Amino acid sequence: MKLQMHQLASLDRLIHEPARLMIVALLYTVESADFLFLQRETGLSKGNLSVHLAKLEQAGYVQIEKTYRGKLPLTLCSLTETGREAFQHYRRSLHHLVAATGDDNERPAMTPAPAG
Amino acid sequence: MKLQMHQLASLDRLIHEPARLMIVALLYTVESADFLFLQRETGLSKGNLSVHLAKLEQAGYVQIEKTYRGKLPLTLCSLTETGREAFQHYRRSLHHLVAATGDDNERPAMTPAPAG
DNA sequence: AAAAACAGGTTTACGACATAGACTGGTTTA
DNA sequence: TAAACCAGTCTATGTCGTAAACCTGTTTTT
Repeated sequence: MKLQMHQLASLDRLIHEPARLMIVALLYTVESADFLFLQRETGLSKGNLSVHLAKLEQAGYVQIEKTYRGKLPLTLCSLTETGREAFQHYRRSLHHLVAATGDDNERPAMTPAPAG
Repeated sequence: MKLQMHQLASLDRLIHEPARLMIVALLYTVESADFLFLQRETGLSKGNLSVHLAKLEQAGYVQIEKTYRGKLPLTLCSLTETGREAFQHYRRSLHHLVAATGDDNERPAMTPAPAG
């Protein structure tokens, strides 16, 4: 399998950012999670998490539902279908990269000559 | 295989950046490449490529050798052993992520209760 | 019952960094 | 000798991640 540069160049930056990658990957496996769960799990500060969630919501990747647990506010987050698809797409690109760099049995000794 | 947050949180940002990911992945498969080859292959602007290479060199991930092809300057780049190891480590993390999000057969219906 | 402490988030100020366009220094072409 | 060109480097700009400060309500303390 050959390494595809354009695939790497066009990696979804929204998902690629580690903080958001954690969030999205988590939501991908969990279906729904509240703010504090995400915070504990990811280790992000509240402010940081809040900003990233807002960004993901604005992109239509996550749905945020604000309700109450008793009298305290509760923020429930879940991946939208758009978000799931975006992550799957992103995941495939990573998979491709991992596969393409798998075995180092075909490393040419030298740079191919520059095109004329 | 379970999703490890800390592994994502500690992804090597130097390699994680798509522009540099292209460069490093390329050098990983190619052993040595000159500036123009990298530029053509990655599609980066000269300025951009130059800065990223400098950053990778400073980190000890790539070795940069400046020579001449005839009378024109020639810059040869290759991954150092440190760079190879860093990439391999990074790659393993991606591999893990891809594996951990592989099949959606175990998605709990709801958020685990927050810890007391 | 007023003050203090806390829970759950949001806003904002700061610093870091990716990007591309201007610049350098030599080279061939007109 | 001027203009176009190659091979890169430098630098100004804007974007963006981060955490500290802030906000709105609630419980606890005195």
